[in-house]
Amino acid sequence: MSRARTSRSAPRVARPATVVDVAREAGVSVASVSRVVNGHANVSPETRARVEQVVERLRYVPHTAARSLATKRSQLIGVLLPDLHGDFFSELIRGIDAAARSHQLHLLLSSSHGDADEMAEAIRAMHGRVEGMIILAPHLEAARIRAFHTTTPTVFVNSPVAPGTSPVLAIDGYNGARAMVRHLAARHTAIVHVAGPDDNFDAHERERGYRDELAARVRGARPHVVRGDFSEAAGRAAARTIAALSPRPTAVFAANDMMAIGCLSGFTELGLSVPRDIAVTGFDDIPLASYVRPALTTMRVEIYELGRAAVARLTAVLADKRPAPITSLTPELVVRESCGADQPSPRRSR
Amino acid sequence: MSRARTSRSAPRVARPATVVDVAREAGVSVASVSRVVNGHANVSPETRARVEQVVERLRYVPHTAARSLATKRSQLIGVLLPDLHGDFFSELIRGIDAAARSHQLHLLLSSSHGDADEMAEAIRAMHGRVEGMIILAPHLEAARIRAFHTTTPTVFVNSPVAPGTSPVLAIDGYNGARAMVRHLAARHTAIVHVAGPDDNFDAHERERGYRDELAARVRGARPHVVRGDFSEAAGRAAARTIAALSPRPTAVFAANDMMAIGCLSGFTELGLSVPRDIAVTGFDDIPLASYVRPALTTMRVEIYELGRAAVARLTAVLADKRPAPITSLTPELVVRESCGADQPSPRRSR
DNA sequence: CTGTTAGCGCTTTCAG
DNA sequence: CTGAAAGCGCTAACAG
Repeated sequence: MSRARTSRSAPRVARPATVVDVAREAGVSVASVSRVVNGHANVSPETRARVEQVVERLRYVPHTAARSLATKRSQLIGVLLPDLHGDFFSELIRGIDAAARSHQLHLLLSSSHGDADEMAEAIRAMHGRVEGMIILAPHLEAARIRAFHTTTPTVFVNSPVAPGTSPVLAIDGYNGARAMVRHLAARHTAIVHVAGPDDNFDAHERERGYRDELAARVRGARPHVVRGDFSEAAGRAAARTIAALSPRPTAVFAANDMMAIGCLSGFTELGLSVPRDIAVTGFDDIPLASYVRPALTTMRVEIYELGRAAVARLTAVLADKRPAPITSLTPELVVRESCGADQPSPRRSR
Repeated sequence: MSRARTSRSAPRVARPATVVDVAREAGVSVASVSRVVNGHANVSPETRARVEQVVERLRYVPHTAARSLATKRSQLIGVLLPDLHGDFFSELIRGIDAAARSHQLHLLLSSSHGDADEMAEAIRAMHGRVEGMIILAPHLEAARIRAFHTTTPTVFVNSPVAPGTSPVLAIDGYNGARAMVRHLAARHTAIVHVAGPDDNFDAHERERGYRDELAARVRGARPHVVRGDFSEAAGRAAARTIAALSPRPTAVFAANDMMAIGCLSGFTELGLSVPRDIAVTGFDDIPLASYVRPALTTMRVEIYELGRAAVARLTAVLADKRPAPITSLTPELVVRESCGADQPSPRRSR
């Protein structure tokens, strides 16, 4: 700060070296430099050595943007998420990152807090910069988005996109929910569902599964749905609502783990014991699910795998091997303590 | 799929429209198109309208890579992390994303599993594509990395970089650890430290704080350090080691929350009660810390804020307002149940 | 207000 | 094996 600059006049902010600089210094053409840098075979050992040495000395690093302009390949994929909060998204990103890395791809990450305009903005920002995109747009209105991804290959994850339009990868929330209700129905008849936001794709699927299975399993059962927003606070609020019901239901199936966890604390605060007084189950199997007490019974979604699969699909699309347009991952029931079943599984191993 | 193509011969795989296409269709020059697209003032209403219409019709989206090549601005910042696993990193990314968004910047995310070569690779991949970088390189060997970031402005977060070299932002692990030891020393004299990996910057700082404060507080105290790797499993292992000690220590200060949580389960499995038999504390205050039972006493690091601050620094650097080269964020003691202190704070609110 | 043109840095035919 | 030159798509002087 107070120390005077040591140098004279030479621009210290050394402009990064370019192919031209290297070519000049090495006394060769830019073509040769390019060949060396990209490891092409047709270069004489001497030329190669000379260039490599200059590259080293000038600390030359290829300018990625220029390269991708010339080659039309950027080694970049765009990832567009509605949110970055919580275990679900970090696991997803982890899976995507792992798969991308193994394909030599880098990630352009963007979150648009559920806002369609921000999404459009992000998609524009990605155009001409990424080779393909992975989009998670669970908002039902997201179909509008189609207008933008005209040219960039895209795979949608858990998004309400018309099948056939783009490849879609989804968690089978419908059948997952049915499986959970089936499990609960073995001991309960009064099962209430804490649903996710009304405009959310996953929320819809899970609620639909709940309703259908309940109708199929419990004769004369009347579905009861408390609306939430996937947050812990919503779960706690739902717990209060449910506890006040009479007759009080004996089981709660929340549309995601965070709400289930909210229910857990809500009921506990109200003096109810889970699972003795009331059973609680969730959906997703986020890491936290096995840490809370009682440990949460839930539907396990292999989120990390979902991320990997998304990248796999995208690379398939990019390679023009048109993959099956739609695929579902089936979640798996994980029985822990919160549902009062006999066979609690061990703490989740990883 | 089975439906025949409607069009004749025109290539349906519509090559994305370019400025040239738009200019031709609108009967104007590319310059005008550029002006309209970038919202410059000096364009006649008619021209503007005509161009906008064609843009719409051709679904023209500017090619970002080309633009950034021409303007030397990419609206992109690179984020290089050692890992993507766990609450710490997702919170950090969230903070970075939020701040970046407010500066109209997008994120190029890369993780290199602590491997210096992967890091170098990632940095190369970012060159010429990002305007600046945020690097988290807690590995002590990471100093080597300096060789690469010559030209791209960078801010380091919690990294062992020689001060003065680049802006560095850090959590004050040293004083945080001292504060924690001070807290424990009020009731304990036999305090053991479960340290992080030997080659890790944060691990070093925290251990150093532990040693210094212990020496200062507890006369004749002998520091006892069990080495871990920041994972839950390491914490559990440490618990076994510690439980076998005689005399058994009465307090454990783990270098991060995950290890502390591992200790919790470890001690519990061994039939020890926390905090009655032994106190356990952590560091970071990850979201999970308030969910485990007993809730974890820890040093709160505002991770999200750390992310925001990193971006703020970077933008300052980019704007050439050279910011103070080094800054620390001081963590704050959060007393919960696991240390057996009198005043448990309420569950963390967010 | 509008068009022409010269690059940005790199890759890639195409000749030699 | 090597070099010259033509772009990739866009922006930004610089004339009109």
